[in-house]
Amino acid sequence: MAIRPAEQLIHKAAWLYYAHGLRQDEVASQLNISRASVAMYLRKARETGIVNISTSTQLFTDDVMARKVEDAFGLDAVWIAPENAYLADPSTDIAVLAASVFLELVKKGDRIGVAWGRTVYTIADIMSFADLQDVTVVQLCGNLGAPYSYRPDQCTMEIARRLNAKGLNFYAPLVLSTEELAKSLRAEPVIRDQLAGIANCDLALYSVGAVDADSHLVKCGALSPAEMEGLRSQGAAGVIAGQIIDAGGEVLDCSYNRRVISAELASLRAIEKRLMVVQEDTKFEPLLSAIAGGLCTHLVIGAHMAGRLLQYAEAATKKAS
Amino acid sequence: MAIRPAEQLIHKAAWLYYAHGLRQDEVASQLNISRASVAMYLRKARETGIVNISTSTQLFTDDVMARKVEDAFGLDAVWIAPENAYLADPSTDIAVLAASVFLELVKKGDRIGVAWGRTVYTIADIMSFADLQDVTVVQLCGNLGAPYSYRPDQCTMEIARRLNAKGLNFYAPLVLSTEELAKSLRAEPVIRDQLAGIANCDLALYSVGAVDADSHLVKCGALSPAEMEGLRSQGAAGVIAGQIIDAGGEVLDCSYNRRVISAELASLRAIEKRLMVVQEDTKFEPLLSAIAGGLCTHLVIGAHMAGRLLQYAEAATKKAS
DNA sequence: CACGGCTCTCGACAAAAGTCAAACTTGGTT
DNA sequence: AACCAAGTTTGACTTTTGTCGAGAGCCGTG
Repeated sequence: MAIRPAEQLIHKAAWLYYAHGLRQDEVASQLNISRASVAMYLRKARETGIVNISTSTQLFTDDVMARKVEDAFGLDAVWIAPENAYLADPSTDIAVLAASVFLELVKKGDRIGVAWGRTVYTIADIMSFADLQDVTVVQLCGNLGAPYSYRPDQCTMEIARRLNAKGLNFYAPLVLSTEELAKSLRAEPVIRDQLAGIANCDLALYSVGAVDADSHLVKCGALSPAEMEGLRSQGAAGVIAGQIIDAGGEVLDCSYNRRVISAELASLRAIEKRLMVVQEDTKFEPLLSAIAGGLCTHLVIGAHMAGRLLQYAEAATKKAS
Repeated sequence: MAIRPAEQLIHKAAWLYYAHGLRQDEVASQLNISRASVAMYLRKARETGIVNISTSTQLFTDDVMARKVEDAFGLDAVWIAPENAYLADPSTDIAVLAASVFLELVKKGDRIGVAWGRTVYTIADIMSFADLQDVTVVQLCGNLGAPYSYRPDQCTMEIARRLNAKGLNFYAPLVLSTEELAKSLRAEPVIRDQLAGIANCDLALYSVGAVDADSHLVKCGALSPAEMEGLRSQGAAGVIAGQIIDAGGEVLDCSYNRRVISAELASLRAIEKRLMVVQEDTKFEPLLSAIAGGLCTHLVIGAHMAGRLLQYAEAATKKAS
């Protein structure tokens, strides 16, 4: 047979099975191979995104609560994962939902900005494969040598791999020891171009971090617990793409932020669809800050978090009136 | 579209099964129903487009021949169904491919123009269900009381049903007995609006008809075999949305055309993506005319037809040089 | 309130799909 | 040429899924 018999065969088998609706044994006899091979080809077809199986996420936006959150915070779309109604682990449910929503939002030819964190990596990990043409996945912030598998570059590459897209990594550390060095590095053509390209993204995927000792920034050694505490008293409210933001969703004026190589918030806000996913209930204040700062247009959260947001919004309206 | 309790269950089952990857018995115990019910719900979910299973049509555009046809005729994209390599009935293969391509081209919020004919109805009939929001399917030409099931309004409605979209029918006959009456009818607000709306479509789906006694126009009594023959000698080369076109793909100047209520070719050309599907090998000349008239940007054909097109293109280039 | 007609649900069986170790290619290396 | 490693392919077996008729609930009607 020709150059790549495997890929051709996978495609043909998938076509006959999924598009024409033949049974596996019928496909097998058509292609003169055993049914076992057909089964294997079909698995590969699903794994490589030659066939796409997607379920509508309508149910989760049609929710009354989701509508209320949209209205209360002026968001474009909100998806709410019903907590403990379905599965043992609610955070998995949020990630599965987020992955589906993400795939629904991506279009051919898109440029996608991806941040990092446990949430983002979990999403990447459970996301099904797709065969999107001309998609580029860009890393939103510098790297951090984390002892975990959710380093910024890994998040980017894994998502790129799943989408069959091109991954554009950031070859710089997230945080440097002096402001001087950070400034010089940001001026480097390679880095400058990458930073400039972020505003051209069509879609961003990120979560928001909490300002506490459990933060990845602390765990990965970018900040000490004491420093974190200090930033907190200076008004730090959350972490976005490795940067500390205040309660209004603006970059906090501090030495740490000046030493960071990451996407400017203005660039992030220039991205049309900003998909934020929050799994942990403890991230309530960080999420509020991110929303206040206009860093999120599309939101995926759990039912409990949604309840807290609505409660907060109601209280705010009452106070105002 | 209020979600009924049954729909909720279908959605939940589909979500657990397809998104979370649980087995049917696991889903059953989660939802406290029998596995048999789960299986039934899942079938319904597939039938209503709550879950989408689509296979990439890449293979058919990646083909060398498809590329050549694209280049030779200046088309945006060409898909070629390999003939007799796969199944007994090659025309089914073309229709299955066309349906997949069509679903790949449709986007949320699109407005889609649909003509009529056996080809179009076959495509509608085998097309899988989808849950596209805010899609409108508009009928491109007036109606014809055909003794078959592929009347213009049926084609439109069936496709609308499959996509879960709104169907906009044409409440006028395709052809009238006098030019006067056709003119008055075209001026009617209802009709005028519909005709005007055609140019706003994002995607059109049609085939091209042959100018012979087998044509639907003859079979449905719009024209007699003798009239058809007469038109042929006047330069008729094909039929598009009920109108007769000449070899250059322009409307033929004849009484029949002046009595027809259908989309103006200029409106059709204003549609960004014009997907033409041709099953029969005998429609070679009609297809050439349609291409010449710029009525087709995306094309789905069989391998044999592709061969003839290339042969023709080569001959034309040789003659020119 | 009993009766058909209706849809929804379930259990049991049949059909189809998934899996795995072993046999077999294939392409490169000693 | 012989050998090895990586990757396919297969038959036999197990698990999962599809289907169908029976039964259960539900409602409007005579």
